[in-house]
Amino acid sequence: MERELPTSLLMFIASRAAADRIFRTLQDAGFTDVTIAQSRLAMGLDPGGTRLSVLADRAQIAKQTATAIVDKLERAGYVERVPDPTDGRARLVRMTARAEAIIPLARAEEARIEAEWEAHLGPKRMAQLRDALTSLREITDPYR
Amino acid sequence: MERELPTSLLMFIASRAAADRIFRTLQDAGFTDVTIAQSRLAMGLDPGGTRLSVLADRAQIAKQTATAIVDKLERAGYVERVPDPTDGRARLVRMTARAEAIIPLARAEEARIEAEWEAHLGPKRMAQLRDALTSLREITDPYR
DNA sequence: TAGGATAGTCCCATGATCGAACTACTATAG
DNA sequence: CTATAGTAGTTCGATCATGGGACTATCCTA
Repeated sequence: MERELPTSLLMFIASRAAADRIFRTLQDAGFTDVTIAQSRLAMGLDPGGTRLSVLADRAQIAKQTATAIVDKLERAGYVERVPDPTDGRARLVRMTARAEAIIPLARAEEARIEAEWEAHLGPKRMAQLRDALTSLREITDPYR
Repeated sequence: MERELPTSLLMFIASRAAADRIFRTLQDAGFTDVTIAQSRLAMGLDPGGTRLSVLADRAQIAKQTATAIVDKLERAGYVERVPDPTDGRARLVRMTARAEAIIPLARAEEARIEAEWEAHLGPKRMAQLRDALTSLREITDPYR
């Protein structure tokens, strides 16, 4: 018999499985130079570009770490840094075309995963799951 | 307005919040030398001791990584390596008393988190959440 | 306009991660 | 009962991730 696992660990197992699948999808599509931490930071990018400190906040990492990751993404041609016209100290991190080519791939795999989960749980339990998780976000998400 | 986040990301947010809290609890209790990766591996320990390769499988990391983490845990006095009587090649990684002192702390914080989540969601939605997550594990957990 | 706050970077130390190659031991085919 | 194939764990070496501390340039506010 299996012991009862904490709810948070159950979430970790599932979310990790999803992240791994998306990661492997990108690898298989030839984007072999992106890492999970890099994708995680890139997920925080807004269409018009985002400040590094905002990216760091969203990914919950230190500014120095964000700098290092953006460096690598920039060297690999996925993002570029442009001056922020509204603040001379700041720069905006923006996706390049190369990065934008990845988005649909990741979204498609994400959609496949959601579909598989819904097929496994049934539409009702899937809706309950999303509802509970969305509500939990109010007390667990440090950023909104 | 907030865009719809993928289910797996919602799980990531919540599970990360929980992991961070448990981690901080241990830090505050004076166990400042344990890292999250180390705790994650240690969570795979069985009472009687566990082989390194099993720990690696459970934490989903490579054997070499597990070796490195066990090295650090051993140096810090949290685990010890003893020969496996049933197989001359293998060794069992076992918790020391020092590590066992941590367990109740972590479990208590985990229980507090679960209680807060249940208070926020209500008992019914919490049960539905656990039910869905447990079921999902069947298709997302590579180890059972 | 001076002083404090903020954005980003650099240096540096440590941890995490894994491919490849290795040693010691086990298990199995003949 | 040996040869040999497989397994458990380790070591080496490289790269990424991470954050503390300190720094520069710029902004904001009293």
